[in-house]
Amino acid sequence: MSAAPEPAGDGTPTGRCDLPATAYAVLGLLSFGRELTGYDLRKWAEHMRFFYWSPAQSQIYAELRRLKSRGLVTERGEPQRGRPDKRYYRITAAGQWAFRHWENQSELEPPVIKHSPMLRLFFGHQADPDRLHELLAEYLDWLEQQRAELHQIRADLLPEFPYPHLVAVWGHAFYDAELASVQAVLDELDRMSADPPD
Amino acid sequence: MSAAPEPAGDGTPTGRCDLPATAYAVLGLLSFGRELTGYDLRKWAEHMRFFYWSPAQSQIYAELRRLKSRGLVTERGEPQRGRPDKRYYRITAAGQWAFRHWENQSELEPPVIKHSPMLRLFFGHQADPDRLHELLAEYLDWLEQQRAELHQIRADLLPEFPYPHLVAVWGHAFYDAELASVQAVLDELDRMSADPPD
DNA sequence: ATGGGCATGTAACGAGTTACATGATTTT
DNA sequence: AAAATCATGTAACTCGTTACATGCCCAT
Repeated sequence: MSAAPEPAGDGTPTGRCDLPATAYAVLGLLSFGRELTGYDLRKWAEHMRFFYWSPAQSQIYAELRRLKSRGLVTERGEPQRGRPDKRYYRITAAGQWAFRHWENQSELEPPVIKHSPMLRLFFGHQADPDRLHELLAEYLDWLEQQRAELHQIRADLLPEFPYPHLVAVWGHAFYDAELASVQAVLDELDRMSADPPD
Repeated sequence: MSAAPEPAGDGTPTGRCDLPATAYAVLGLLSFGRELTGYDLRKWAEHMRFFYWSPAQSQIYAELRRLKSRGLVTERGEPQRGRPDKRYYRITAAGQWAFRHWENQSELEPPVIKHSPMLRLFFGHQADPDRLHELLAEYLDWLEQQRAELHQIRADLLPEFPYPHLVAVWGHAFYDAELASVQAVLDELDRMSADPPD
């Protein structure tokens, strides 16, 4: 059974449980208890792109509207100084419940990776060796830059947010390992083009 | 203007260069020179899910139809023994050109990761500690299983396909590193629940 | 004869992106 | 006064999935 957890028979929000991961990411960010705007959430999501892709701006606003329509968040339109545009969102009790349900009851979803550099290497037989080398060297630079950024974020996170900090440590290890792997591939590529004359 | 780069006025294939990565993955598989069916491609794609997500079956057939419409592959409908269904695809010269162009001329695209276990850990403050532990332990099992499968694939690949073999080695290192990281997180989680009484 | 693997296809939908549009506020 | 940043939104579109439907071939 898929065990549809539909408790309501009355007019309560009910909040169906099958939302995309993006919705839960937004809800989870709100589950720290703070009132946030779509703009704030976008910046947070930016910090999460190290381990989870950062959705488009329009997507975040769309998710907020959906969460609101399901009663999982409330919206407060702050008309400060004749400015009715800024919207603050806060998680509701139903939202907390829904999020904890996702966090604790849902099954393991393995990570999904779209590793373009690996894809390009996979088809290396069609590549110009110099270009392939250059591409991987660029990827090396990119990795180093990401690692530096993550290092900064990690330092900011420690006391207040232990779990995000743990993820940052994990991510850091991930970049270290990837850096070593790319270096090894680069070396092996050199060996291949030297030893058997292609 | 959206700058539609459509140079042709005659009947030439034209083959615009902006296809999704999935299309290039299919084209790349055909670039080894063999004539393959959609079914064959699906099985190959399955082997690539370690570093690039495996598209749905219907998507592969859709991409083949598109590649054909652009003249990048040819279709041969084999009506063997009164069976007109099986369709073989072969890459064309235009297809080879398009693929090499993508392989050599396109810019670096950094990997995109949707790491659900990390996302769950990120929001660990909402999790039941036992469940979180269990989830990561499950992930550990999954990783070990993947690594074993990849090990098998890697062994099959060596002499004939050096670049795919390189990718398999890289993937293997990836799983090793991830395994160590998860183990470290698990240990740290234990330390956290012991030291400060939550 | 039944079940499993081979082989393709369609329809409906959802997720997500790009590009565009708007306007206020703050900084230079 | 101009530029950057804050802040939201819409429309059109593509990508990709799920679920379904069909039918052949082969082994038990």
